Amino acid sequence: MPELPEVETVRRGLQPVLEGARIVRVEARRPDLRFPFPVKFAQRLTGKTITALGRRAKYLTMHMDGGPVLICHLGMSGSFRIETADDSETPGAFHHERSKDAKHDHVVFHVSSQAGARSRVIFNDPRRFGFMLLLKADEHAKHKSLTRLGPEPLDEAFDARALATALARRKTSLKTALADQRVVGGLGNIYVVEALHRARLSPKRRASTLVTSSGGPRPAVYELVDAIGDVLKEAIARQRRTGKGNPFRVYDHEGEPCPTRGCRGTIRRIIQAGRSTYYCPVCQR
DNA sequence: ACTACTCCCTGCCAGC
DNA sequence: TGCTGGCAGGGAGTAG
Repeated sequence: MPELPEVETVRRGLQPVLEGARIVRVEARRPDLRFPFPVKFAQRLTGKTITALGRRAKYLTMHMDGGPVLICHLGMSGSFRIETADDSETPGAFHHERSKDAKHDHVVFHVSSQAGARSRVIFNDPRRFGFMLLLKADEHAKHKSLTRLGPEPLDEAFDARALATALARRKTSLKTALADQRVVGGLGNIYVVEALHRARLSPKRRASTLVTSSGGPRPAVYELVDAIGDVLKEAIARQRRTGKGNPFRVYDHEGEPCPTRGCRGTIRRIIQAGRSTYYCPVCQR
């Protein structure tokens, strides 16, 4: 369930191998993931040099010389792994991680660094909720998958005023609103749940109740902005330190004591918009 | 415009 | 032990 922190971790992991590298060959091993691969997908990428690896919300963006941009979404179960030629053992051979689900290796990027080192960057996705788009430079900024996204939660532009504007007049729950990528880009079920707990806000609360009648942020919006930033930054830092996922405070902790200091509540699980929400009915208001 | 619901797909796990 | 059914969730599509 890659959300913003996981996608950012993937980006940082791929960056040293991909930035500045040339794509020697691309294998798409099936006709589609969630959607059919773009027409002439492999052909259009072959020979290109990757100038930058970016991220927007939960999307990875791979920028090529000459303008094309490969947009990649990891869906629910997508991941990349890197296999590097290790000449100290068998010349030209590749080190293989033990991967019993090689049947879900759907795309292989064969790349060559500026120094000539060869690597394979392999996209694996058992559930195939992931997808790739290959856009021309002029299409990239206009494509609906990116233009509909709300602000980056770690950007300065994401402040109480911006969030209040996005939440104003929304009749849906706070939980559902925050998971909507048009409100803020990159939060998913887990980090919404964690941020709401940290901000002590009820996931069931109507989103518009955080906004004054004139459209300005109530104090809770400031706390929510801080909580979202803290949760995401801590997750990214922890993944960098430990290489692992995060121990969540409330997600998947139904029936356990609320971790808020001094709170004697118990974490409950409810379903909102078809997805599990975990929260403390005592301290989240 | 807004909201709510379904579907896609596979791996995993509880229950029988 | 093996089978079944339910659940997990991001985003697109659709109905109201």
